Amino acid sequence: MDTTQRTDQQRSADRRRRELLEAADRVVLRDGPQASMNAIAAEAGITKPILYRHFGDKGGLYAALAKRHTDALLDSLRAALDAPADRRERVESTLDTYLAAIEARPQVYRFLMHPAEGGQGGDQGFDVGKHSAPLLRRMGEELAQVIEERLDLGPNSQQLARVWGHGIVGMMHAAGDWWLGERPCSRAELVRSLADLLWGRLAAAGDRIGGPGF
Amino acid sequence: MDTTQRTDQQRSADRRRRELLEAADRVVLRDGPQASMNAIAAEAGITKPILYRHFGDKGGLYAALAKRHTDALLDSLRAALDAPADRRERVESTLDTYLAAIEARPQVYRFLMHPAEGGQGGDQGFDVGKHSAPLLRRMGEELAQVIEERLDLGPNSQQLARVWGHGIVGMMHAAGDWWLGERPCSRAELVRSLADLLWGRLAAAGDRIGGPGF
DNA sequence: AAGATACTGTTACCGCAAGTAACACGCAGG
DNA sequence: CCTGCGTGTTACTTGCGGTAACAGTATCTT
Repeated sequence: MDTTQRTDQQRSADRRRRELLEAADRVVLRDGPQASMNAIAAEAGITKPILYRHFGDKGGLYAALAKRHTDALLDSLRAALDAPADRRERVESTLDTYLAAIEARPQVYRFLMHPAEGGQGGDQGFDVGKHSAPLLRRMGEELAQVIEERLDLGPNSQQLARVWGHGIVGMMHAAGDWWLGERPCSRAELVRSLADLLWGRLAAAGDRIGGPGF
Repeated sequence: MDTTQRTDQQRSADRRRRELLEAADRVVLRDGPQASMNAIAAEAGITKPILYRHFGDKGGLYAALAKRHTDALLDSLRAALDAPADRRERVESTLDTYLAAIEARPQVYRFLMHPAEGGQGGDQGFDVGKHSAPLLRRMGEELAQVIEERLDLGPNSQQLARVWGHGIVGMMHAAGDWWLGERPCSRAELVRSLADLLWGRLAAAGDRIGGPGF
């Protein structure tokens, strides 16, 4: 095997791949998640079989596309999570980073999380459902690791950390999704409310007059 | 308009509709979410156009199907939420009810939440992504209402309650989804861990030796 | 230099699922 | 008896994902 020669061709292939991914990105951002392979191929200036040669099938293309955005987001989150500050501040900063990301590029977010949502009746979209989980799972696992590394949770700390990691990520995700749709308050308020929830204000709140309390 | 005559025919139509929904249910449970309209029609012993006459399009059929299960689940959750017990107990009971439901009928759950996941490469499935949100949203709104009715949260209580409602539902959902896939612990342990999280144990936990704490 | 090799690209096709038009039976009421 | 109307059918169109089979072109081998 002639490695030096291979790298040459491989670099060309990689460049092509990146070009295709960028074209796909453009189409997905424009047409929503139901972008067809034909459309992507057209945008890239080539034809379908090439896409399939590079990505195997639609899922492959999607996976590659999702990985780019997912990795970028995870990097931001890691940075916020590792910043030198106290716990509450870190939590708020991480929440804010996530929410800022989905606020800045809602199209990307909707693509990653909610597959065939835009568009008319047609449902021939990307089945992101198959892949939205991986993003949440990865975030959950990362958070779990951070929690377990840094907090003293007594016995069974690993399991507890994982439950919490996935739970907190889910909380962030669901609240963010709802917020992005309705925009009922500012980002800062949302962050504060969620942090308050994690800080036990639910348990600490008093009962309302007249009932046995939630 | 002859109302008495109409009710007669309408009742027949409604019966048919219910039969079709049950057939669809069977197929979806058997074939997973990528069940085709042809397959459902065959199971119901009729042909495609009838399905379309009753439900408009695939999304309509799905919506009807989802509504059944969603309503049933929401009823159970309401019952748990309204039981006469103290707050912690109610929270745990509600969490447990939800988890028990998804544990008992994972097929239904996967259908409602994760569209084209089972099955081979083909992605011609129900695009539940378009409809999984409604379930979560409804749960979030219901919970928000209960929280706001019963807890004294000071000013802005409504907004806070909604954030918490959606956040808690998201936590429950994500943790449940992860748990259902990996089964890392018993249901009771999961319930307890989540309730602990809501009870502020994250904020209360001590730092692990060697680091500045999460 | 000449042929084998490998990569890139094309056209033309298959299979399959959603959704629809057009036609056919069964049963009320004038 | 004929006219509606609701229920059912067959047979079709459209559009997608995915795939053969073939054509140009540069590179490596002998």
